[in-house]
Amino acid sequence: MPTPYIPKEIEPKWQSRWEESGVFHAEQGGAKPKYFVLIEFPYPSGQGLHVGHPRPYTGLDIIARKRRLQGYNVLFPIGWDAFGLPTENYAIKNHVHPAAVTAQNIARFQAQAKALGFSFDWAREVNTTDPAYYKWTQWIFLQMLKAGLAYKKEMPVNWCTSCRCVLANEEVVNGVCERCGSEVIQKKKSQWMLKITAYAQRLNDDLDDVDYIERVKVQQRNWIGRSTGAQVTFQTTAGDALEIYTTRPDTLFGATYMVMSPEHPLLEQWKPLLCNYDEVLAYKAAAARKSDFERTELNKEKTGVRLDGVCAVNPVNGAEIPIFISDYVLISYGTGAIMAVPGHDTRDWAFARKFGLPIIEVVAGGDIETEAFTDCASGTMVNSGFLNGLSVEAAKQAITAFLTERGIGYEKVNFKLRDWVFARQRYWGEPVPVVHCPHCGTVGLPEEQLPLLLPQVENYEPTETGESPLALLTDWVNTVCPQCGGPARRETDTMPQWAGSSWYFLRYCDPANNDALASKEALDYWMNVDWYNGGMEHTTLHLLYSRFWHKFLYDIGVVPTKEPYQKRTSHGMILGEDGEKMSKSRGNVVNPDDIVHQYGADTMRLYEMFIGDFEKSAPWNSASIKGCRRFLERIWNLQDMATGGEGYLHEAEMHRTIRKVTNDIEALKHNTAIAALMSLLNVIYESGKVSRGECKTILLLLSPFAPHICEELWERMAFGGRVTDQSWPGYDEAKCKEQTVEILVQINGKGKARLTLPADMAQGEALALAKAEPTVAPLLAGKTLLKELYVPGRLINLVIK
RNA sequence: GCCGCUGUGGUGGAAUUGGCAGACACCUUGGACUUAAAAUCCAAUGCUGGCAACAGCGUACCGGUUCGAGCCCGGUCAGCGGCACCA
Repeated sequence: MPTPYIPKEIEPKWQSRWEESGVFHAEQGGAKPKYFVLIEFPYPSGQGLHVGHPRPYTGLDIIARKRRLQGYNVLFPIGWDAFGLPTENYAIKNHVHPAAVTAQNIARFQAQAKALGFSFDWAREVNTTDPAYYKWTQWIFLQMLKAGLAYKKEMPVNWCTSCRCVLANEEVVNGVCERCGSEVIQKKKSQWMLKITAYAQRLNDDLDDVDYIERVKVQQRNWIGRSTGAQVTFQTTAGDALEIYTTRPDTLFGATYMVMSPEHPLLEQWKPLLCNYDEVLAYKAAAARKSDFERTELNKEKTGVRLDGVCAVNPVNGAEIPIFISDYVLISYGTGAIMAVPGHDTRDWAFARKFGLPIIEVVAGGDIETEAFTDCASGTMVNSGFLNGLSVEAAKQAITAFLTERGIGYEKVNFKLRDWVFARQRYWGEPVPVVHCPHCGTVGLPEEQLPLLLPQVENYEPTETGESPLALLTDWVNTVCPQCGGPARRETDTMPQWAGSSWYFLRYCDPANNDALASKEALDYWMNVDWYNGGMEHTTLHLLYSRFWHKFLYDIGVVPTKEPYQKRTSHGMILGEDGEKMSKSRGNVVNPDDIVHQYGADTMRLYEMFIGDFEKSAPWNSASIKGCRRFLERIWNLQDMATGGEGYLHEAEMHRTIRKVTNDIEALKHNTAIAALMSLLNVIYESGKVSRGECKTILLLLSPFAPHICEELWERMAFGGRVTDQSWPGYDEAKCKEQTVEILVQINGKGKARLTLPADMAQGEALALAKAEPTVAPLLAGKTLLKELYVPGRLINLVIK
């Protein structure tokens, strides 16, 4: 009587055995090579895990489990990125402390994660909202303050009208708040900023040294937006010089007018000279009223005002050209002013057409009457004095040298990346450890006063004025200046959610350290992260921010490596059954608890890996899960089929499967690794025979995917010890090959016969056999043999005429 | 507009990187077992024609290279993602 497979009974049993024995605790040191596997620690939301979470966790759990069996000292940690708005909003609505909500949510996430049998080292759990943790987040901030990388600045910021909070540029998507979808407006506010731009060059260049999937690199480079051009000085009739930045200095002879951003500071200086200053002011005011979204909307009619009273002088030909202000030029990029070359820039072309300005062709090859000719690769310089006849590339060099020589320009690299707005007017975040003193200015707290604890408040709601709720706590706000001892006020803004996640992987190395964010020894031993997997949505946020922090920590000697992550991969989303993104409102959400309850954690894990390419999105299908459960049932029944002996009954099949599973796991091709195991099982079922030795190997190969059932069978079949203490099976390349192979015989590419030949048969012999085949020989009669091809192990192709 | 990715049966997806397209699953259909259902097992399952062996067609579309193309090259179309008045 076969024993039924009941996951509900065996899964909790093994989960507690693993936990009690501490098999997954990573110990620093030893002879084994270390391997640091990292998943993005989750935000413990009130909804609990959805089926999207376990996909990357399982994917990397498989890597971690396999590497352990391969003799690596694996660190595979988990933690909680627990500061943030949803928790705070929930707390406001239900009148509970965010810390209490967080604790509840974490407990739920823990239980769910444990039920899926991930091999996390639970002893190294971190929590960004724990004062022992955020003490070090604040400490890093203080180091940045000392280094001049944290600064406060009055500037227009993105303001979410619904969250009543500023947002980083990276958090504004299509002019609306990434989180809540409300309108984002520009608001002038004094804000903490982090000078990520100081690292732009290195954040761009060092991507060459890491093993990230290409689309991540491309997206980061895109966001950093490096461009090489020239900064050029134009003299004006006002006497002041007007600086511009251009990536096309080669087209300087074609500059027929200038455009300044409406916010350009020279405008005010030129007030006495401008006959139409009222008009200029009105345009400025209109531009200021526009939201970011309106202003960057494309294809809209170009607008602008000509400055009446000041002209610029083209430095290469002395021509006097008009100056305009227009909101298509941004104050935040380059110098806030451009030279307009309508012949070779689409925006300038549109503007020139509207205002009837001259369009001069300086690069031949297009038709500037119908559109701007912007191609840099082809085209020859014309109407450009000493540049005539040169290619665009050569002209760029020649003109840059010319400008440099005369001191009116130089080569310049610019970035689209902006500094990081690093303050939020909300409660549930790390307090910025700074006081404002009337005498000493902005003063960082002494390190021994860290952590600066988040005080208890009555009300977490942001204030009407847009201040953080902390501003209402007079007792807390009023303090003494650590420098002069006089009265001072605390900073009331908190840090954005990205702060705690910018360095959490470092804390995993030494999570309980109270004297440093982690000990030097621990960092030297564990860093870098060998393999980091996470969502594409974090490419320009978390991934860029944490690289920046890490580089800073490297510069001040805290961490031993320039880059935090050696390898970065990304997983695709799990979509709803309807092919749409899972969401509550669509009602297509699948709860992993239900799946574990109905099929078991092993089936859930297996299905999520089998669903398709790990890197691509795939729709959930509740019918397909059954196939994975059936497979495990068949694995389960091996215990009743196995016969004595270690010898392989299916030798080549076994070795090939070991090879495929071993390689596929490393390539994150978990779906085909599972398929290979299914095929192997089909072969075994066809013959009805399997040896105990084969069962052992199969259990080891399957254990990273479905660990519980493998442990259980290992025990039931009395193989001794535990799967988790074994070694990963090896394979013999020579034994992967079949002795004989079936070869296709083609004539002119069409299959005509199949031959079973020894795998290593020589060409001449094989061809002779092929030509002698009864279905082939008659076709050759009377024809000319033009070509004979033999691909050993695959096919023979005879080309005849 | 720019950059990147993808397009394969009824469905999810494979294809050793130029060598038998559709592995592995799901669904469906038929059969076995059962009083019956579920589960399980067996068989069929790209499309078209034929009782059949078999033939023809087939990897978004058009063309090219090659003995041979899902894969390489040129062009077109569709979908997804990122960036976007960044000079």
